[in-house]
Amino acid sequence: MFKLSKKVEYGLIALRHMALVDTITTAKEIATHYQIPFDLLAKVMQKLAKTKIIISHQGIRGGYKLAGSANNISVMSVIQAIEGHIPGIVQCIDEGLENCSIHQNCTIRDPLHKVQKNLESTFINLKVSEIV
Amino acid sequence: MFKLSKKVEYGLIALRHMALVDTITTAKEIATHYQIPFDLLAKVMQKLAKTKIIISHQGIRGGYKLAGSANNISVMSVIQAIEGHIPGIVQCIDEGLENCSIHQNCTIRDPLHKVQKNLESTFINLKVSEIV
DNA sequence: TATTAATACGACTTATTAAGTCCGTGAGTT
DNA sequence: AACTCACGGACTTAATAAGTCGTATTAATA
Repeated sequence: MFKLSKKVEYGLIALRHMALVDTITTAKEIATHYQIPFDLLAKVMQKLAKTKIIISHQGIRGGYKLAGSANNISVMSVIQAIEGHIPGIVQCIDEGLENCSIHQNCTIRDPLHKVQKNLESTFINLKVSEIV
Repeated sequence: MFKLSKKVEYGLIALRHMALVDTITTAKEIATHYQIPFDLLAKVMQKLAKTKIIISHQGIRGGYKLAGSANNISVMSVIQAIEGHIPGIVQCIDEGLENCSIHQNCTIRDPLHKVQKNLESTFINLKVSEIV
């Protein structure tokens, strides 16, 4: 409950690592260095590549490197890249009101929406470069 | 990922309901009114009663009522009462460093700790009475 | 004092989501 | 051509959340 997924965790670790080494790096390197399951990390990095947060190079001397500076990468963009959408703290914020039986007399959605916004701006303002 | 549990959701709904009606209320009443599974809600309310957020009365005209004013009940205290502990946004914050293989060269824990603190103060400052 | 309607609480089952694995494909370098 | 990397879908396993069930306890009241 209320945890970031391992995928996001791994993604942040990988990005931070790439920011530090500043050369092309392979998923395997990062996986062994931090003892992260390779297959899982590989997919996470593929998603980061798809959204242009990192740039991939195939082939024998291939790997990944950051597309830009680490202080332009927000944690929010990483979450979005990996999870596909911004998670909502309660179901109705996350998925909409469709399968909510009480939206008529729901008393908690509005205030939790504020919490949600607060949370989001925290993640937007937090850059990968700050992850020291 | 990153959602409050249904139990917490139900707890907040129940508390808000009790704040509104201001008389002794049963779990059954709330369950039927909001279409919440009775057994689950009952246990949630028992936990709220154990931590003295609400007061329980057994017996035939029994039920629950708020122990105090709704603006003295923080969402954080509700989470804590129901979940038993304050959830951490990543495993090492939630459970400690025991089963973390990279704590030596972890690059993400400290900044996420700030996010965690921010989050917690949001939940501490948000009172059940504000849940309008 | 028997009945009834409520809470209390542990054990259990089911459903959902997260985490991890496997396997074949495609790409670029040497 | 061979090697080593990324790519990506399908699948399995593990973990957690959600929900259910059974039984005990408590107190009002007829």
